Amino acid sequence: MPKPTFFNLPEEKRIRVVDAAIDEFANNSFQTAGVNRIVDNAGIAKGSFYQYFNDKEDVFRYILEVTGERKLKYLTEMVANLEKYDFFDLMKELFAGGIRFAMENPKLAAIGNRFIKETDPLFKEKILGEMAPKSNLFLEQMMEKGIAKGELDPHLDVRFSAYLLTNISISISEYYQFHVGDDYQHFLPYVDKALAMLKHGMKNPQT
Amino acid sequence: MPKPTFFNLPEEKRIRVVDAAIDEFANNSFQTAGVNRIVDNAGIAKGSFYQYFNDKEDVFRYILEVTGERKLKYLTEMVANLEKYDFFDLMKELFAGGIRFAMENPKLAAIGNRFIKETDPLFKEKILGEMAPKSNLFLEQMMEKGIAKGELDPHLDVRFSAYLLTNISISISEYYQFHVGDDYQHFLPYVDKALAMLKHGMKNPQT
Amino acid sequence: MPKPTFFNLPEEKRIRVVDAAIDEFANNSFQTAGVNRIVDNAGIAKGSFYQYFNDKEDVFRYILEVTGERKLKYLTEMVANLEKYDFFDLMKELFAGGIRFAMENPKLAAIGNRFIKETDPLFKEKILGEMAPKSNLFLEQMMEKGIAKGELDPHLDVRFSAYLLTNISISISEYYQFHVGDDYQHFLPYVDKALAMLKHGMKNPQT
Amino acid sequence: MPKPTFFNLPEEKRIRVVDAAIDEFANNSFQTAGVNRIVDNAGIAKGSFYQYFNDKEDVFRYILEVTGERKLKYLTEMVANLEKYDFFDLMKELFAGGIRFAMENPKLAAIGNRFIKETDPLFKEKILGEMAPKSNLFLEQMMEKGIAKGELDPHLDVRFSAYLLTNISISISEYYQFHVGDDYQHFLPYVDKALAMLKHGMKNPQT
DNA sequence: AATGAATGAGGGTTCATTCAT
DNA sequence: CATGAATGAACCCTCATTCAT
Repeated sequence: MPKPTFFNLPEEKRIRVVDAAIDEFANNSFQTAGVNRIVDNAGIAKGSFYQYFNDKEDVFRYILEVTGERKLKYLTEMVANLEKYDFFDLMKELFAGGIRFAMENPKLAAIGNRFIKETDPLFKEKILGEMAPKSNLFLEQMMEKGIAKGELDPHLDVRFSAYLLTNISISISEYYQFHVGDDYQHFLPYVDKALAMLKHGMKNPQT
Repeated sequence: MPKPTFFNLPEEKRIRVVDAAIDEFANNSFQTAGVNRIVDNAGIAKGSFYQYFNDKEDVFRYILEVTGERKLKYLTEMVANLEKYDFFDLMKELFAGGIRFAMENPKLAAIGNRFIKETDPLFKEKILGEMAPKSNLFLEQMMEKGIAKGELDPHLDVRFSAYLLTNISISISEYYQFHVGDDYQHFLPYVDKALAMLKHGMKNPQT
Repeated sequence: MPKPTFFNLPEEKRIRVVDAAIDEFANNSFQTAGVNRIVDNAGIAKGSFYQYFNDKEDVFRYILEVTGERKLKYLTEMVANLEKYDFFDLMKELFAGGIRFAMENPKLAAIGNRFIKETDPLFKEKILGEMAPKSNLFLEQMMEKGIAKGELDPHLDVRFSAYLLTNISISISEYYQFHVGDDYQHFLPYVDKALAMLKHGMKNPQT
Repeated sequence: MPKPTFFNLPEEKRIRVVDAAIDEFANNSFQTAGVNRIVDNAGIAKGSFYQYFNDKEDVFRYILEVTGERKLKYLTEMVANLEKYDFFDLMKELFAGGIRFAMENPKLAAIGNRFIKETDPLFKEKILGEMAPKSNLFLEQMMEKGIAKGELDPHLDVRFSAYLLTNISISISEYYQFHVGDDYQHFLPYVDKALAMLKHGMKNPQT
């Protein structure tokens, strides 16, 4: 947790620091990210950095938290009244929302996705600490509901499927980022395609 | 490309070097991998390393190549006569093969998967250089055939779907690695689940 | 010398500061002691510290002074009417008193002993400044009296012997601290042993 | 333990490094000693230092070892045939030898004495590791022999007395260093005084 | 008088790469 | 072709002190 000093900072400066950190972690893994670059870009003294944070891990965790909060806020505002949706519509909203979020916040998306894909489980656990990995839980609940409502195949393995959907969502969002570019409208069909595939399968319906 | 010196090495030594490098890149990202550990584990002198390779990038690229070749060989031997399979059976073989490969070659799998998930496109491009990303091409061809044979929905976006399938395959293989453990037999049902989902969709077939 | 500000402080706060400083210098050498820890434990602001003291040296000198005063007061109260004692009884009182003081004031004793053992003469001189090294003077006077009264060997080198006795006293007190533990009664025999050795020599009296 | 690299160094350079380290640790405690100053004075690159030693602790331990060995060699050569001496003559040789060693190797003596006086028992233990604290053991054995031969008072507490003698020896050697200066001849009487005190006691023999 | 953020030199350590032998 | 010592920039982090409020 950042030190109180950090939260007492004038907003303008605090934002400068946060932005510099986001920039750094968007372009680098935790290991290769550099405190030096952060302080240079934030325009603060090296010592000041350590008045705000305990260490590199501290900023990283904080930025990750900010990332998670912003994305969660973004998505929850989007799917305000969950009840209206059936599972696939919800999925579509979430996938599309994930992409739109990545489009509007490419750096945050990069940070989040990079961390989700992190392979070292010890590092992951150390960073996450108490931060709950909420996203999958939410998805699992949605799937349970979907099954209960008869929308989803009751034979689905919920845990496994939720895991897979999360990864698919990220894959889609990165496909967009690297292959399609900035045009969001142009990309929506891809979401539809992916969902159609997930919904109806890839099997030719004629047969 | 490794220097000629490397390929002139007595086989025993060359293998020692390759193994040490594989070990290192299996446990570390390119950035955090250390030349020191490689030379120590290979039992060669630091200077020798630079007689064989131009720099760290050079070994990494080479190891990546080796990884790709071995996996490709593994898979192609497995699905010797492609013609017999319909697309979903082929998919199943490939998914299961990917997992079995990861089980039998966990280090190579770790290296490959880590690199596929690499987010920095500049780094990726720099490393790949001329190395073609063959795997997706192969999948795309399979899908084209599947469509031609009427097995697959002709509305599928081939490029996009191939990309997605690759990612899904990796995700499954990693789910196996971290959640299920060493028992391959125990894991096959997950492959079936994933494929059923892709084949028939998640939609409840009753409705 | 602490600034006037320090002495104008409400007693409760001044004591908090002094205690925190004593704590820090009891557990650390001057060099490794940290102003941060002092202000934290005292519950004052970093800036306040520099309103009270010129620098780290300043607190240290002050704490050393306090230490000396308290020990001197302790010992002088103990040996209230010096005249009654012969030199060796006095010595015994002083040695035992030194140990009891160390037992009752382990932190102060640690600070004092550490400084006495300080090897850098420039540092020692810089710190001591005008503070006279009173303790040795007192001992020297006692020895002069002892010689005059015929209790001590007139061939003793007073300055040198006083120096040695001081060091021996500290050594004993530290032997107690690390080897014997908290039981003061249990330790008194060691004082007797040391004094017997100093009084009668180590030579076998039989010969 | 220094790395092999260090011992493979050309002698001239190795000595430069050792000398620079000795200089640094003679003038500073372990904590305040600086790797920077060592490498500057040795005229080597910062990185080279870490080719020779694992860390600061490593050099320190090594220098301490060198110190101990040299002093031991010095003393054992001096008291070649122990058997001839009675305990007090031996003591005299050892005290005088300690002083002469300190005179001829003031830096090594400073390092050794500083470490013996070190108060933090955890640090002491960490540094010493397997290095046995031989000196006291040797003294204790000498005292046992002295008692057996009837030279020493059989009531002496051997462990305690050995500890005390070691400290007294150091105290004397430091008294010499700071109060008497470089003239060894001029100082020998002090050794006699101290020993006479220890041998016959401080009590006036007339009474 | 009290505060606490700002500072920057310095701390120990790592590392890919070079180069003389 | 093998070797392993040499290098120095960069790494993360600490600290006594200053200064504006």
